[in-house]
Amino acid sequence: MTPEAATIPPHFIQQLIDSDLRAGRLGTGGVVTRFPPEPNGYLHIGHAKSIYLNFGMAAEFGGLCRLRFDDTNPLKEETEYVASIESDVCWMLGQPLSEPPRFTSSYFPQIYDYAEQLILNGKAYICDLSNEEIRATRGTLTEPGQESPYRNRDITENLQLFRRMRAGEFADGSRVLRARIDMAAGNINMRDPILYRIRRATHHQTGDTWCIYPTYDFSHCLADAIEGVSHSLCTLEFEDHRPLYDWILDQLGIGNPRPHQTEFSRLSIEYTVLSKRRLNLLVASGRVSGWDDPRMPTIAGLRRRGYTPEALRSFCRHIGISRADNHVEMGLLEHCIRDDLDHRAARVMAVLRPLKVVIENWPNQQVEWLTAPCHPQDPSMGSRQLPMTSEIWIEQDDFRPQAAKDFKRLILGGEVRLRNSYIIRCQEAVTNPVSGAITELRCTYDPKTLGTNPTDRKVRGVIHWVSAQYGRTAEIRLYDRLLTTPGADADGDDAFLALLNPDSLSVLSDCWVEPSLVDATPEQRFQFERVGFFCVDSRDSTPDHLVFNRTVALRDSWTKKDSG
RNA sequence: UGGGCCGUCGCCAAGUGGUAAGGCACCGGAUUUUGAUUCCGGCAUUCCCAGGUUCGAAUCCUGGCGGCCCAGCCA
Repeated sequence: MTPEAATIPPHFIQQLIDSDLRAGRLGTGGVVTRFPPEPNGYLHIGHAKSIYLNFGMAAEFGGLCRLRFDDTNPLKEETEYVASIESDVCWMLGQPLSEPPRFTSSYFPQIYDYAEQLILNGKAYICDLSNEEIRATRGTLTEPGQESPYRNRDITENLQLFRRMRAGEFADGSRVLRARIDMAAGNINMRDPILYRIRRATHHQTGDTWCIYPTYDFSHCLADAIEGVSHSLCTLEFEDHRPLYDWILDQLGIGNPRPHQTEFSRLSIEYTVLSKRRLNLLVASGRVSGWDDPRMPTIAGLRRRGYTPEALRSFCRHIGISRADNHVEMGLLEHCIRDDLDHRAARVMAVLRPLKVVIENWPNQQVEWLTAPCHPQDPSMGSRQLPMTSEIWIEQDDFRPQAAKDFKRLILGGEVRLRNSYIIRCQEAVTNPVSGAITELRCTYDPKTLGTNPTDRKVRGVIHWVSAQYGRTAEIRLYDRLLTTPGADADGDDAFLALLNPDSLSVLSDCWVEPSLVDATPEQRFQFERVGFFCVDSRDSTPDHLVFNRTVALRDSWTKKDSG
């Protein structure tokens, strides 16, 4: 954990682990946690919360946390996802895994043996009901279910049938192994839940070794037990599964110390969606360019957007761990990345929407190389050279023909400071005679104002600029929220897709950046002064065609004032 | 009128019977060649509501109200 963690009061899980440790309830293995994703999609920031918690608890209490792929459903899983998950976990943690990842599938032999043991104990039976029949006899939220006619098969028959299931003698879906618990239980998970199903699918890890696969409920608690997990941390929707988790371990005689499940609330963030199924829909429908589209709340997307692992960890620290709804505003995530990047991003200048400025009293063709610091508060970051020339680009928004309330940028007849350069005065605005649009500004500069302010007058504004002769063109991509509504509540896929913000991406292809940026490398992050934090796109940027992604805009107290 | 969980500032979140931490957001004001950063200051007489217990309650009890999860051979 970071030093500042000490200043944050411990959350309920830290308190729990601490008391388990003090009471000597953990056995020789100490604190063991696991992060157990299913490799059926990319990790998102909700997973980041879980990664930070699980690995964080192990680190804080001198224990161990493993990455374990919960790969019990070969129909939905792919090796592409196991690769992306491992890479995202390491990136976010900022270090390699302490040991290779594990797979629930590697425990299939033991899990199978446990199933036979359950059958032998009379606690599980083979049910021949169809999928539909099982659903129909499960009961409803308010009515109990009905017992399966196969519930009282004798142990020998159950064992034989189960072995034949494994041997591939029965068709997919024709039989299942069910726990024998209580069809009248208020908790539907306890109404003879399915433990094993027949599924002839090639598994990404075990190939065609198995044609029966254990369900989540049966395998998760056993994998935890096999690995010596002490604290099985998961989100609140699994709370109803805890009685089953404990029941299975009880029936199999797995005594203390043994794993205990503890739930915390899952993360949700306004104006985005944190459901693997829906993120998958966005990718599959082509609404985004991929799992790592910078608009995606995936770890890969945030990374490509320019987020740092440190910012993600800081965010996880800030949102806390509790059992109440963890519905967080975007503003907190943005705060975390600004806070981190402010310290480490080199400052440069870039003009997103250019307006030509001709400095009439600047010696034509002459260039003056000015020195500018890379970070105003951190001299150790060094400096770079800026070419000042007779023609420069400034931001369209930084000029208005007439003075307006509180507007402290350039106006006709007024003066403004060019960042890291001289003060200029606007003499004339050239307009297109047909459209009336301003096409160019004619200005003069004051040669006595480099590095010092005039004493006879006050110039309030400072604007950024790029030399027209030496600047480089660039494509800059601006991102906005993915959804138009704070929540992603929608009944069907179409309703959900209708919530998408049509302006979540805007591409500016006519931008100018200062020449020092030619050497920028993929993922390198900068602050474009007065604009925001940007990074070099890792996929599309080339030395001949620079592409920058806006990670986050700078805080802006002007736009609000101006429009309000 | 099935089971489980949760309700403390706009958002997150401490608090575990002794008189409401902190972060984000927001609002001032100072510094500033980024309308950024930084810095100072403000921001819950009140803890979903109503009763009760107590010298004392966000914390205990009772009863309401509101929200979330569960009827995949998904995880």
